[in-house]
Amino acid sequence: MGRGKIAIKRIENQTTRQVTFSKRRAGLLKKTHELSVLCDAQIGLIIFSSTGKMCQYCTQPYRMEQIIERYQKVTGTRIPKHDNREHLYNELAVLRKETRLLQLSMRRYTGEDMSSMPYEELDQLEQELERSVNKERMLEEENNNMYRWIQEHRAAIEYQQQGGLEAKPVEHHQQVLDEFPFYGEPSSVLQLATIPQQFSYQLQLAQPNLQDSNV
Amino acid sequence: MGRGKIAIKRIENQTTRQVTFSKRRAGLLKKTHELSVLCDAQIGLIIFSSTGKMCQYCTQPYRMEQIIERYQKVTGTRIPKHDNREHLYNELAVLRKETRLLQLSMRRYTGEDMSSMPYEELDQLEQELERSVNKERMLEEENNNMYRWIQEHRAAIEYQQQGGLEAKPVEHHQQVLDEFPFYGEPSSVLQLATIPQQFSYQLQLAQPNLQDSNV
DNA sequence: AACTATTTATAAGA
DNA sequence: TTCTTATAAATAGTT
Repeated sequence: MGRGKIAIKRIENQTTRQVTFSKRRAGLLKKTHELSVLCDAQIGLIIFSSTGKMCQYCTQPYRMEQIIERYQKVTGTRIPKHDNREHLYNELAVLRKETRLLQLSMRRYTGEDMSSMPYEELDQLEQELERSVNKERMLEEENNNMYRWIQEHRAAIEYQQQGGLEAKPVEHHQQVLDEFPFYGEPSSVLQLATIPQQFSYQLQLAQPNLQDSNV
Repeated sequence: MGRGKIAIKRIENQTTRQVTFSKRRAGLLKKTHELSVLCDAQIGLIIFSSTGKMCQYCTQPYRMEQIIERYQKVTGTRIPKHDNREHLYNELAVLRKETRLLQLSMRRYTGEDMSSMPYEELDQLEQELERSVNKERMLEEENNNMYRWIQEHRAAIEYQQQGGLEAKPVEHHQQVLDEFPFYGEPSSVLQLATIPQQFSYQLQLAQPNLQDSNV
């Protein structure tokens, strides 16, 4: 629309590109707002120009964070950074393919077989990363278990504070301990991690001690 | 634009609203894509219709998560959930105080010293947790370093694909490698972790091999 | 920043 | 939904 028709591909002339960006960005924001209002839609729009400047639109009275959160709920994608390793893992897959292609094309030029190193390196990197991902997951699980345990432990304590101090504190503790998933398990995920043996060891020894002190 | 002009306010007739939504959504996605391509902008668009259906646009080859991450970096809004362990750590501090108080009040009732167990147990738990927090941080840092490394590595590969295959690929790789923080460092954070030695070892060995394959 | 010739988007109707 | 078309809107190239 305009004096002439243009193809949809990157505008090479920088001045033209920036002018067009300004005009079309304004148009896009307007259209976004109109769709949002006319059709009662919840919209979030984030634009980074090629020079790095950001602008955004967000349906009122929501905030961008709310829309992002909703997006993440729908798509099942967690908060991004949090799952950095998965992200990295995908990046690796892409890189791997690219490397493979590069190797093939280089072979055409040089006649040599370039496939030995980078590919295997990535292969191993990928494997290690996969283990890392798994360990991370397990650590998180362990974490959640601890969290639950603490919540329950805390509940028991608060119960005591409110109610019978002399009543039956032992049973309460025992109850908590019985529900603690690591009680009696000899090997913990955390044995895999840095802090060798200690952590899971602590968790195991913690139980008898707890009981003793309450008997 | 159309047979008549309409005011920008919610369309009351539901059928009309849905038809308009479909049409304008298509238009908006097209405009978004055009802006993205023409002006080399990185754009993320998320639309929830009033009926709850979602659609999105995201500049290729990025993924929405990347754009969200960039958005969060720029605006400084990061959803906190991210570090569960810090939270847990605070929980422990609170629990610790409560336990301390409980012990003191129990002593008043029973005359016994209850301070031995739960307090020490928590103390140790807390220590282990602290180490875990630190390890997590280090893992994340390592992760970020790897991420950077991959990004740069990738850039070097893409450069080769576009430009001189026979030109000077070695220098480019070398440049990337020199910037990789772990080059030449004998001990890596990951040596602490599960996957012993291997990972950081890979990263070190990767450099000479990579060069060889390009000579 | 304006201007305007054209292209595009779309409201209403089929 | 999909198509058609008259009309409103957006915008490319120009000043």
